[in-house]
Amino acid sequence: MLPTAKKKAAQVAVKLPAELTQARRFGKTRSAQSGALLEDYVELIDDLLTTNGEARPTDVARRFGVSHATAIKTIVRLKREGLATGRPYRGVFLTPEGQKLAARVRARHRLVVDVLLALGVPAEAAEADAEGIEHHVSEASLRAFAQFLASRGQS
Amino acid sequence: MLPTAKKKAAQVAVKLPAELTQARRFGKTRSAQSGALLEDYVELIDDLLTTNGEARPTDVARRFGVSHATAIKTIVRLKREGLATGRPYRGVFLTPEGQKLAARVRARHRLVVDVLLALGVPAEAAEADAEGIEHHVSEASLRAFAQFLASRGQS
DNA sequence: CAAAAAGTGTAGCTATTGCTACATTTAACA
DNA sequence: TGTTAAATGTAGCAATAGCTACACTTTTTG
Repeated sequence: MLPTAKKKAAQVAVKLPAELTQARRFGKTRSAQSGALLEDYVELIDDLLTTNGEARPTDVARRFGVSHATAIKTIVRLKREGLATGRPYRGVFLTPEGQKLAARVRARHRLVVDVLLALGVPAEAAEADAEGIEHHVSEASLRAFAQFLASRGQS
Repeated sequence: MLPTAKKKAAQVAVKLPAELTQARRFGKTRSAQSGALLEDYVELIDDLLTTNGEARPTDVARRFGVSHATAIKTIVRLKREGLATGRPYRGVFLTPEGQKLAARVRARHRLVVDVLLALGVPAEAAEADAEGIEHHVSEASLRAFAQFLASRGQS
């Protein structure tokens, strides 16, 4: 144990609730990381399919700035989780579940960007920051964002 | 190559700028992940030092909901990066650099929470979401947030 | 003051997400 | 059409961040 603070500090009163709350938040934030990557991939694949009619691992890799091997590995995981399909050398497609996720992610992304813009964040920074922020916004916050934009739009 | 879309889709015009921009954003978001953990640790250690007069690995572990071994491993990394100090079995302390980082992180956290509250996000969700959001907010956004709060406070 | 409890540290495992290097398949074109 | 170039896929390596299990200090306490 630590001698410097002696036995006193060890007690620290009964702040268990605060600890548990923070621990829960922390764990949630950390575990959300893995899902964030899948969301980004699904969103981009959906975009590529809509824009180009096809989604190739190489395109995904280039857009994300990673090696093609990394992109393929993640796409394999997407397929394993039932979000994507496709046969070898034949491009990637989204399952219905993947398409639903893509739509949800896209709507959320737009909402976050719009809120940042409404707050006065420059367009370039708003887009960049939204990329990281969007994966950490709860449903409660999304509802508040939508309401804020609605009320502001009517003013 | 993909036969389905034939040679046409392979050209996809010259949208290099967009690709590069997204790639840069993506890479930045991903590499910021490692720093996020260090920021969280520094912030908590600073809090423990201020509140209890000491910061023990076990306390850090309990607050974050991880094993003590995990906490210690990260603290070792903190020391390796010059943010923390301390001798074995003698608790953790922050270097001047670590203290500066803690102050910056704390101010940013407060700003994000305040903005979320101003947007109408419930207090509980604001705190939880800020935990994940704060690591992805650029300086430009922080400035906009501060200005937004100032203008709103004067109304 | 000795035993028990608590805290600290180390070793070794897993999973994720990057990478490079190499092999294979498909498409483009001379 | 057959060669070359591009895309795709696979294997193996590294770092991060988590875990359990075990070993070792330090503090508490009987």
